[in-house]
Amino acid sequence: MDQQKDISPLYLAIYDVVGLIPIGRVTSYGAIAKAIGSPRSARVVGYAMNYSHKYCPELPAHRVVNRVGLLSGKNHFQGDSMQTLLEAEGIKVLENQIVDFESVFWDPMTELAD
DNA sequence: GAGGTGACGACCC
DNA sequence: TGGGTCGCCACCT
Repeated sequence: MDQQKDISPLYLAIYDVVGLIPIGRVTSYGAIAKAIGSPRSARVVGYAMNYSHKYCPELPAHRVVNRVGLLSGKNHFQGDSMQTLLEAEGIKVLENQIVDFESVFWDPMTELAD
């Protein structure tokens, strides 16, 4: 929104993709990085998620996990845990890891290309 | 202005 | 097949 004017275009692209993640689905940092044209910038995507708490607190960052479906950023969440938010959307989480990850995985490139 | 850090990913041994 | 190491890109101190 208006507060996003100070964010770099790269971050806006990341937030845009994250905002497109449908409820009950998740994606990975690498998938987002690839979707924005920087497949090697997966770490930047993770950093953008941490930054999103300040610019886009409503951003569904909890739907973004690492390549293996592990809640890498769970420790960075405040208040409700990442797992609680995911389970509220019907996503099963066990030991900080998404159950049946490939079934709930959402590929942004597939949606954007389609 | 330079160095270190980080919610990752892929490659090498 | 599994574990360990290096690389990337942007922000913070």
